[in-house]
Amino acid sequence: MFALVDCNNFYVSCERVFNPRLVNIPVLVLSNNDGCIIARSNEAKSLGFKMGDPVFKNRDLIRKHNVAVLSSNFQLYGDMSNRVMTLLSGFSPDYEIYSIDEMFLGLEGFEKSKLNEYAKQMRHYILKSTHIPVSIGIGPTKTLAKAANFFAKRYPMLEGSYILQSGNEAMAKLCHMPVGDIWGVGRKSSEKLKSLGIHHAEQLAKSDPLMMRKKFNVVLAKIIYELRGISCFGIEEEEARKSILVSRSFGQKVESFEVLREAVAHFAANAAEKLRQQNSYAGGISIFIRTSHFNVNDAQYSNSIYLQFPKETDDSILILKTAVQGLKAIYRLGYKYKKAGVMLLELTSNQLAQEDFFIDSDKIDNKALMHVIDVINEKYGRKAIDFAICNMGKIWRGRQSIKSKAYTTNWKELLTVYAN
DNA sequence: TCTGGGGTCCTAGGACCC
DNA sequence: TCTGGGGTCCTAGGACCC
Repeated sequence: MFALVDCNNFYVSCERVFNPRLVNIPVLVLSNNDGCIIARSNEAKSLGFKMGDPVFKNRDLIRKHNVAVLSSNFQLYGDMSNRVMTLLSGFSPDYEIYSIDEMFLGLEGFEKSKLNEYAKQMRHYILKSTHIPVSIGIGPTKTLAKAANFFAKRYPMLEGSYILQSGNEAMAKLCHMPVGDIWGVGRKSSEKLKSLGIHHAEQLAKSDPLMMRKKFNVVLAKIIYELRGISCFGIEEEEARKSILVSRSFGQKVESFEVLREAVAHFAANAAEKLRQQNSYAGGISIFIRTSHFNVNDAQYSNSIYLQFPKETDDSILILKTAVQGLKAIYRLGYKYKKAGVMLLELTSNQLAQEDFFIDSDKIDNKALMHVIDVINEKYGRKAIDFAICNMGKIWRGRQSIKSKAYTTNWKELLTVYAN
């Protein structure tokens, strides 16, 4: 059996922990540039706010219902996520952090008759320890655990947890689940499935996996088996990322090369930092820039370039220089750029790096320097020391007009409580 | 005026090998 | 008129996840 533990409206719940005024009222959390809605409280959901919808299209609705609106605060969410995950990992040796707000637990060896009680205890414990409410779905496969979670979230009478056994009992429930809500069935497949007369999960579970594999792909065939209670996806070990992307939309349109260079250098430096954190080297880097495709009246331009490093590296200086070199190659004067990004690719473990016979790697890498930079930033806070080229004003930065504090990760921003 | 960011996996098709 | 058989690797693009 598997359990899927999922934090309810996670970003909103994090904000509520430190600001009780947000409880019981509609709350929205916005994307990076205060651009889109990326989290909604239940109250906001029932008012009709849609995930991913631009804020400016919802201004009237926000004003009308006096909705609380917040910029995203990923420092806070990341730290709260760590707390929840640490506690959850104490429940089973077999666990997988699936996303910032979800964890799969392997329940082998747990007494089946007590799973329900067990789920209730887990919910209570997480709520008490972190003030984050979670929902728990349990099933014989990951897909069924996800489906059980779908029901646990939707029906208040289930009190936040639900177990989906396989066989007839599960089938009876799955006919209430739209095919598009199944884990792994997205918009495209669900449209295609509907055109074939398959509208809910039970119908998909009863369809022929071999035929569906031909019509769609292996993944959908596996999903069918999983819905039938035959496990195809196991608990996965945490592995190093295979690529690292840092990208942002700008707060305003950028035309000058120098400003763009600063942004790209900044992204490259962040990516390099992440790279060293996971003990990897990168073989190459891709840089991209683009104008806003929403502004149909502006001239459109989008381009990217991939550059290989002379050898696998985790050196910020080399990575930064290469990023700027790439930018030079794709930059065109006369466009209003809205977004840029840097992607590190062909990542390998720094323990298994392949040296180049013809290159003296010490002349390329600044290992000692990188180490010192990382240590200083660890000790005195992120960006305590940084590259000059990344800090020339940062006018490309996006808006974060209504951001809560870093309550849990910055001594200067601890929660203040006033007593009457 | 204003439209997120960060990932993984699969497939088809092309290029290439003998 | 007729034009082999069997394979690998790489890439771009699509679909999906949160």
